[in-house]
Amino acid sequence: MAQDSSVKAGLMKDRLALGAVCPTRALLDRIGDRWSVLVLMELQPRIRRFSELRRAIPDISQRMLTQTLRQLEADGLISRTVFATVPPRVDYELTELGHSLMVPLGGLIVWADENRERVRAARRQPDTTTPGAPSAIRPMSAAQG
Amino acid sequence: MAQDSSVKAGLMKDRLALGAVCPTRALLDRIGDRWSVLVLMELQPRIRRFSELRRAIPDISQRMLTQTLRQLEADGLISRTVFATVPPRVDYELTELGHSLMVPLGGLIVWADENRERVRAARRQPDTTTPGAPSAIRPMSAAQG
DNA sequence: CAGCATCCTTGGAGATACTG
DNA sequence: CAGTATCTCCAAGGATGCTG
Repeated sequence: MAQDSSVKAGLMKDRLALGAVCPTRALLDRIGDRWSVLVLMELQPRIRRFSELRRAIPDISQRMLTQTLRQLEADGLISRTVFATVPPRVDYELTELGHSLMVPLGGLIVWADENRERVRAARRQPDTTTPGAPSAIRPMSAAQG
Repeated sequence: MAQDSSVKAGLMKDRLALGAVCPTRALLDRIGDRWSVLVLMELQPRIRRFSELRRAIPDISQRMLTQTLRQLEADGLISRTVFATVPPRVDYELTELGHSLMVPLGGLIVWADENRERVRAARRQPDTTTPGAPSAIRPMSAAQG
């Protein structure tokens, strides 16, 4: 990406909203964070309320769940419905946009599942191209500075 | 340091290798980190050497590039070829597994690009379901506690 | 029940210096 | 050129207590 040159470029954490300058980077920021995808997956089959999500994803803290939901809502991926009843109740559900995201996301999830064993296998192999291994060594004609 | 006597299971940071217990979580951890996908995208069209990658991704620090490459290599997504020439040279390229990942990943990137505007639009709307907004309010018959 | 405000810890990541 | 080692810093995120 090419945003630089102004403020202490590298220092600024560029957490971008989806749809910012680099949509890919922004999207990966979102789905890459610890919880967004898990929440989306919980909401894919059906609508859920806050406490249901907490129980469905026990590891998430209340703070993170709220934060994740707010972010997903701001990005238009989920909708939030408040019922002003005596015990408050809030429902969350995927928007049309959210559902559309689940399609390519599902592809990725399928890949992860299908190739799990291949990756495991890769990790077991010590290495094929050790630095110093003579297999790939070829002389260069000159340094190209 | 780390004199904890107990394990504190839930607190342990579960940065997993691809192919661990939850393949989806692990994959998202990988593609979610700041640089992996950018590196993969650089390597998709063609083989690249270390310094080429640095120039292609100016924002990345040398440390992070090395770390990212090592991780991707460990996961079997890229291969590393060392030439023991006088000015050292190392080539990186996608493995078959890496290329296969680019397929679903590409789907996600396409989605991000296609829906950029829709997400921007979502962010501009103040809110549709403000807490307190009477639109969605419905009485509940009873608390279901 | 759903959510906010605050404090505190952890480790991810940049900057810098050195090596083969 | 292609790394490794070390220091430091910041913000992501957990824990806790309070509110409507």
